[in-house]
Amino acid sequence: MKNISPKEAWSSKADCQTCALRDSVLFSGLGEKDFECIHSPIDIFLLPAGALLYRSRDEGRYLYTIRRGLVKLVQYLPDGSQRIVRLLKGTDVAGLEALLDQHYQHDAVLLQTTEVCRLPVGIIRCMDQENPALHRELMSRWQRALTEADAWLTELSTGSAKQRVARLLLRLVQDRESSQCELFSREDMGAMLGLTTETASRTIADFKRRGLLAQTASNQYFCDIPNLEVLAEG
Amino acid sequence: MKNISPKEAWSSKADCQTCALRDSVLFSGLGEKDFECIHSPIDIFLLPAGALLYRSRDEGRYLYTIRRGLVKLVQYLPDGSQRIVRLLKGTDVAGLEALLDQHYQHDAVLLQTTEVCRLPVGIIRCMDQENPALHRELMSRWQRALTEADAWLTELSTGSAKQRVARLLLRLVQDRESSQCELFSREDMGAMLGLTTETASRTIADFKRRGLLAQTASNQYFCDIPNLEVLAEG
DNA sequence: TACGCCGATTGACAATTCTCAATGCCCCGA
DNA sequence: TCGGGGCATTGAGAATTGTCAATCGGCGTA
Repeated sequence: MKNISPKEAWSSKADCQTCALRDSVLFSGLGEKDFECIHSPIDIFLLPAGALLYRSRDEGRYLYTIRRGLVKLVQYLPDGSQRIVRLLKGTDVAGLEALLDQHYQHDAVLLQTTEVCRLPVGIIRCMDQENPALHRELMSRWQRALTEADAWLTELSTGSAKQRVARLLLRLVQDRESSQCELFSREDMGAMLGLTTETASRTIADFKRRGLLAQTASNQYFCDIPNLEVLAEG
Repeated sequence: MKNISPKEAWSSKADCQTCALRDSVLFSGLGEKDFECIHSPIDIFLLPAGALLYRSRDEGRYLYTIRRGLVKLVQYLPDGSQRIVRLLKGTDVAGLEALLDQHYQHDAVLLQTTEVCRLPVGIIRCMDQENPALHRELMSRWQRALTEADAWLTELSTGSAKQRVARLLLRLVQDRESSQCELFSREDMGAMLGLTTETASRTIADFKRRGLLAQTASNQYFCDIPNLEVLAEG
């Protein structure tokens, strides 16, 4: 937890057994005795947008369960340019590589106010030794990350700028009740799509003019899904 | 195993306990009693370049250990264009998603003559229940695939065509004794780098003219690593 | 309220990449 | 030896995207 002054971050202790999210997160399949691995309380942090959850190459001591909010995983090229390789949202897990005694492979930066549980790797390893459900859950998390990475390669890194932006927008509104979504900064969009900030901006501005995107509130946009789909595939 | 006529493919039965590769593959940490999960012999296949190991959306019944050779994992976009998202080589594992009862997520196509062990998921699940070393090995495999996918996003899908091709070449010669490597078809290179076949061809031809690549034998090329590195980062 | 900062947008032009087409090259079978 | 067939290469022009710079607009602070 870096660059966060005490008055910006807020933390408390979690009781995993009574957690409201327990059924949708890592500990969903655990029984009472599995919780014996938890010798000290687990910290919950509430962090503001812009905060850094962990930094690339840092020693991986914790996994993080995202309770709510949005996190970007960023990698850098030698020339300093950055690429966002994945987004994590509520119920996702960040820092799985820590389980393998590895250093973190990305910068994990919050895009929104985000609440996380910080899980020491020792606890997860302890539980993992005894509990098949956790094994399965972990494998499932890894596979989910991999599926996501592959989708970014095929959908978000292939085709014209218009296609990529359209596919990104469609991803943002899918599995969501309405056709509303919140947009990222143009710089982040560029880093997700392998485009420059200017191209991302021009494309979004063009979509707005064509009515494919309509602003409904501060940074809230309505997406014309059918026409975006035509663009995405064309 | 599809599209392979008997006279092209060759198969035999494996004895995993005496396998020459055992220390570098999935079963490295297993003891004698773990092999009790193997009720019937495991098939080894020798398959020619172009063969299809499995197809996207097929039910995932097997994992494959690549003993030697090279496999591409391909995904398709609605418009029919293809993207290669990963390469697997000796000691890598293909089809991990089968462990989670999922369908395969890619076409797995052989780029070279390839020898594989075909492991029924039931066997792996059986062993996984009892053996912590296999758990760890599986997690490690997933993490390796994820690291690879992220690297493709950051290194091979970002920057100019010259940079991407240079980075691909550097990947091909790294962790290899000499600076020699075998090139892919221009179409495959394009599908790995998010470029058209023509752009891949032009870039490779340009590298040859500039002496960054020198043909030493049929499809064997010598890479001028230092200058490629300059190009890759520039 | 005025100022300054930061991000979004836009313009103009250069550079890159795509598209479509033609040509060259190599290997294999008739 | 002579034709294909498949892949690599090359050309020419269009389209897209990057680059560099200026402008705009909102928002918080002095």
